[in-house]
Amino acid sequence: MTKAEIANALQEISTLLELKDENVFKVRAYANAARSIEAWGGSLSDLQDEEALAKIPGIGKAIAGKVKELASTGSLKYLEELRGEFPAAILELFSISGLGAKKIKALHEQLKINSVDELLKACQSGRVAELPGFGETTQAKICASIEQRAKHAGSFQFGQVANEAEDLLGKLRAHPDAVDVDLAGSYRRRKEIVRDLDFIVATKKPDAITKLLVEHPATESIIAQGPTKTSVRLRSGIQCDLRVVSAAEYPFALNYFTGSKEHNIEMRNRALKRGWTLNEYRLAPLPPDPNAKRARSTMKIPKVRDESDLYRAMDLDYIPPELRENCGEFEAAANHTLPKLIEFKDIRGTFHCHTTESDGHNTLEEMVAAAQSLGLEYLGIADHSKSTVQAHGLDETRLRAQVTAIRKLNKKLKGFRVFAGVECDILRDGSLDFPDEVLRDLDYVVVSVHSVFNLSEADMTRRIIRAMENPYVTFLAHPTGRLLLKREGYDVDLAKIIDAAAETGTWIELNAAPKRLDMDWRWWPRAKERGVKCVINPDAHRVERINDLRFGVGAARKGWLTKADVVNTLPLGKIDNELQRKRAR
DNA sequence: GCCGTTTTCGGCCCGACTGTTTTCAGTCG
Repeated sequence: MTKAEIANALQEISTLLELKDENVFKVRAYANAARSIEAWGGSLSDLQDEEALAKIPGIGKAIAGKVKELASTGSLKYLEELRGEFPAAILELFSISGLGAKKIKALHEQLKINSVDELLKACQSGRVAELPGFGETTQAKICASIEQRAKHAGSFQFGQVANEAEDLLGKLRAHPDAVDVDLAGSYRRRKEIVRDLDFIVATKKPDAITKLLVEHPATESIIAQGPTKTSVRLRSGIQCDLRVVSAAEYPFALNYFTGSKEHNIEMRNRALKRGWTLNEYRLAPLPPDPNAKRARSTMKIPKVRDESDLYRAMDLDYIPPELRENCGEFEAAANHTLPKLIEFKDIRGTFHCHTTESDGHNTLEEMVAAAQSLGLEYLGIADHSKSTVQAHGLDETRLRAQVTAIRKLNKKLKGFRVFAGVECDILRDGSLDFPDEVLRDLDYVVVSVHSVFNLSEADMTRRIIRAMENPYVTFLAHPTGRLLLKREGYDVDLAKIIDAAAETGTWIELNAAPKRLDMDWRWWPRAKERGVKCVINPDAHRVERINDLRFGVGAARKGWLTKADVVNTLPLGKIDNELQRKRAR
């Protein structure tokens, strides 16, 4: 049972309780706990430990017991009983926008609808419109929603929407009536998965801005349109929300809609403690409470021109959007110990790229030219090794030929260096695809798992640690093998992998490809604490994808990493030493 | 069900939009 599966189980409890019309705060408590587990950086074994569990915000006695049961036995009696009260397929109705617990309950009880298929049939025969609280419009919307659901999953990798998002952002910024424009929400927080795009615009002419969005060629349909809020569906399938506010409201709206929800709740609490109420428009004095025994003490409300002012008003340093997950940023901001996060311009080179020798689409020379044009000082080539047959992996002879070609190319380059490496397969038992005599002659060695994903967590962890113990292995690539929205990572105990990395002096990769972003940002604070170095690599298989490095930097920032934590921020003159460090131990 | 720098009881973020309603419930973020 993984952390994500435990979070899903808690979310399912919340949903089922909502269907049962349970107390809304109890419903919310389970949903909060689910998000809390998801965002939490500890390991699965900690979830069996009551003391560690109690430290997670939103987990109290009752839920801690259930999490422990899930983590140790893989199932939960309470959840099984809840499931028994409803048909299994009813949960899929929640994925239809416009339907919540109340409406689903009505459909279930009055029309015996238990699945999306049954719902579609009921809509087509007109029975849904006859229910009290429903009507022709609602029925038509449900039909459209079901079609929409079939077309788009509703979740997107950050990199899938980045270009469209930045393009729309540029268009809004260029509008003559737009005073301030930003893209808030999970996109601004650089979450690996985004479900919508939230644009905030300060303007005196809201209608003109709204018009730009609804008439933009990328807009496929309008979901809702009002004087301050408009929602549309873009052609790519992603939902896009626009909020138009005044210049004075802008910093509050930007902060509120950037979230996260958990971060906002803490911000509001901080405001309350100062006798203020915070919403998406302003900071205002709390209205007098007629039941209060004595008058509240109210501090004077400072002027807020931007987000920095807002954080200052709460006695906090400015919190970068990537850290706003309520994972310790408030404590750090209050104590002035927030890290100075890494920036894209800090990256000086990178170490995990492919060429046409294995499964890349560009030659060595083309990849080098692309890296140079990005302003990098060095590029590491790490093509696949022979066991990755499907990727045309290199055997010893071809690898040695590639090394020779790289050495030759280096003689022609000025102020730029190509490092010769390999992405060496970790075989089933943890041995490597090449013997030490071959690895020794390379500038560096990347190891990763590309086969036999179905080992037990203990076996997979042992397998990877054994590979990391090899003195010639420089770093571990994409530690879980996950493909976002497509494939779960294999079972591996990352806490143990991080400890092994610290012990052996092995770096861990932050694979910047938007489908991977692996190791996940939630684990980096732990790695950093143990002194494990991060290396950000695009795993580029064609020249354009070297630029994926920017997604990796976003994830690194989310993981609280600074320039000093990431080895490929070192200039060419210093990176050699770092590459030799483990071999010299 | 969770939580506490006034509280172990009594709160729990709150505003926009829509559709079905004649004043508001449901959904969403």
